[in-house]
Amino acid sequence: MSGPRWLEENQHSTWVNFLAAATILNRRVEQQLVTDSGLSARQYEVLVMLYSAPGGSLRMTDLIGVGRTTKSGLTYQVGQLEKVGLVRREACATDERGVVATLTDAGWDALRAAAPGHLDLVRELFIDPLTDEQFTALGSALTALVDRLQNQPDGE
Amino acid sequence: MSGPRWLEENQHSTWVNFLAAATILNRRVEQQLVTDSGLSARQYEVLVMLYSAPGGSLRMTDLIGVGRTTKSGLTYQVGQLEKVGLVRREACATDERGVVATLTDAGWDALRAAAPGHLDLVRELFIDPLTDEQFTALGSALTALVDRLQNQPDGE
DNA sequence: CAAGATTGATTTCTCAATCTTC
DNA sequence: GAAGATTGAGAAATCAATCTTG
Repeated sequence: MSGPRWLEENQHSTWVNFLAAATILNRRVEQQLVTDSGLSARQYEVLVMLYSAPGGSLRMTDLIGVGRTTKSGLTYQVGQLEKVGLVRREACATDERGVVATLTDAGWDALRAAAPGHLDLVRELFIDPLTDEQFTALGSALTALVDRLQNQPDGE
Repeated sequence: MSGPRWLEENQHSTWVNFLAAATILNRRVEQQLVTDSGLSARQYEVLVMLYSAPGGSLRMTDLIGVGRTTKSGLTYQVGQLEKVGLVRREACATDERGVVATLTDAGWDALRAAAPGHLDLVRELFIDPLTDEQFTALGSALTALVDRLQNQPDGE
């Protein structure tokens, strides 16, 4: 009569809370960005990555980053950004196969305009609710998780 | 010359890691479920909620739960589950407006078949990579976040 | 009129397939 | 043949609008 080996109660609630927190935070952040600056969260993330890169330029492959998006997802989003003039796409000089995305002046302006409201919300919903100890511990746990997820992409 | 007030370095990396961990975990879990049992993650969650409810039944409103899905998203997913016979929808006895979803025998079987592989993956990717201390701390941080997100749905 | 639930239009994500260059 | 990037088909999420009953 013993079905599957379910999770222990605290394991289950932690997992459920993780999924819930991630979903709700993603939704709230998305809403705020779209409403206040017309950018989606993914687009904002692309702009930030370009802003942080030397020369405001990055290969598509490098823009994929930490797993927030896939190759085709990125192609789509950069396409959207290019359509509204926030990003420029050019062939890569050293590798004819590659494409380099570059932040335009308008993209720079859009990022600068969007950042304050976005960062306020992140502080309000993600940073301020936690004590310093909680935040630090969360950081360490997330580092361990991301390491695991990146280094053993598949089963074992 | 001072642009927006950016996050501190550790705040930024924690936020980015949170988004990355959530996205990757969601994707990996989704893939495993779809491949091995033909269920999406959202569908699996619905089945678990029904399984945990007395009589295997829940009002649509109650099935929404902790913010993982919205009203119309749920309608869609329960529709899919009903189409393949894992869930049954009936009018609510006490409130003619309401709809009650019930786990069918086939739904029960599908959940029992899908659970072991799913739970193994959750253990592998979310529980085992963390020390007990990390996991406990993560749980406490997530509880604080979810409380915040649920109790102050909007600005203030 | 408010609450419960569904529908429709639009947007975005995912996956497999493709094309080009290394 | 493998890597970099795009495309197209299909699934699924969002929001506003609608319909029905309390």
